[in-house]
Amino acid sequence: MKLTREADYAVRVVVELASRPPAAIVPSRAIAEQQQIPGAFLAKVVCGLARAGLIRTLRGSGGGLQLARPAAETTLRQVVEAIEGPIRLNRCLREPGACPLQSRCQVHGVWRRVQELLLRELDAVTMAELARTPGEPRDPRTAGASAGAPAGS
Amino acid sequence: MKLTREADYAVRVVVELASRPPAAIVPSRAIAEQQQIPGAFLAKVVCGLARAGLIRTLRGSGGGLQLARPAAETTLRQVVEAIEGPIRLNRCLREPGACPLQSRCQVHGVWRRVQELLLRELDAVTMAELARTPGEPRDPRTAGASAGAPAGS
DNA sequence: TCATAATAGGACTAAAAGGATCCTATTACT
DNA sequence: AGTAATAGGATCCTTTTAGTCCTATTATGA
Repeated sequence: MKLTREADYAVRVVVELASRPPAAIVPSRAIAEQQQIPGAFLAKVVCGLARAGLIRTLRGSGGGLQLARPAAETTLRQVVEAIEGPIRLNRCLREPGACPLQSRCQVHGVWRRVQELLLRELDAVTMAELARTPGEPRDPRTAGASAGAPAGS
Repeated sequence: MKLTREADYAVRVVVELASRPPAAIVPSRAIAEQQQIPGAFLAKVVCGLARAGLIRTLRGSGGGLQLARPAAETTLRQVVEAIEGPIRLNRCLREPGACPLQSRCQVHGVWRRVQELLLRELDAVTMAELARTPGEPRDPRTAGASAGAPAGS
C-alpha cells in the first residue's frame, strides 16, 4: 500500500527536469544532488524512465537527461507506472478471473472503486503543474533559491 | 502501491465472520475453505487480527473465531491497518521531517492529498456493508448459494 | 584521426519484506 | 484422565527491493 523508493525518485527526477527550460539537457549528477538521490541508484531510475519513453538520454561528454515530451503531457500516473508497472491495488484486480471467488467476493467491488479513484487522481496531475508548485514554502530562503535557479548554463 | 496478500486475506476473514449471525463462533478451517485461504497461512492472519482487537479467538475443541465488535463498527481501514500498520503512501508522509527536501518538494503535497482521499474512502466502508453486498452476481447459481448459506448449524 | 574523459546502460549483490509451513499450548468432549 | 480438535507462536523459504559496480558509448581535445 505504499510507493516504492524507486518510483518516488523517478517522480522527483521528472519534476526536476520539468523545472528547467523546456529542452534542457541536465547531467544526472546535477539531478542527484538537487533532489538528494543516491547517485549510483539514480542510473537505475533513469533507465526505467528512458525505457518507458518519458525521458531521453544523451550519452557522452556534455550529455545528460532531457524530457521526451512537454511536461504538460506527462502525468504523475505515467511516471509511477513506468517504474512499478500497472497500478493494481489488489491481486484480484490484476487479471480478471484470477480470483476464483470473484463472482461472490464482496470486497472486490470496493477495491475496484478505490483503485479507480486513485488512478483518476494520479492522472489529473501533470509534471508541468508540479514544476510550477513551490512545494510548501516555509523558509523564504530555500523557496527563493529553488524558484530562482534557472540553471541557464 | 498494492495491498499485501495478508491484508487481503484479513479483510475476507472479517467479512466472512460478519456474514454469519452476530456472535457466531466459526472455526478457522471453515473460513479457510469458504474464502479459499491457505489454511496454514490463515493462522498468521488471525493472530494479527486478534492482536489488534478486531476479533476474538476461542481455543480448544469447539473454539474458533468471533467478531470482537459489531460489524458496523469496524471499517475497512481498521482491518488493513491492523495487518500492515498505518497506511502511508510515501516515506515522506511517515515521519514529518524525514525528507530533507520537504520544504521545497513539489510532490509532497500531492502525496498527502491522495493519501487523505484514500484513507477517507477506506474509512467509509464498514464490514457490515461488505457482508450485505452480494459481490458481483454473474452466475445465478453461485449468487444464490452464497446468499442462501446462512450456515445455521 | 586517436586518445581521453565524462556519461548512461545494464548486470550483479546484499538486505528486507512477504508468504507459507510446522510444531506447541490450550480447551472441550468422552 | 485421555483424546481429539483448535488457535498461537516460532521458524523457514521465496520474492521483492535497495543499492553498488562495471562496461559500453559518445563527445571533446590534441
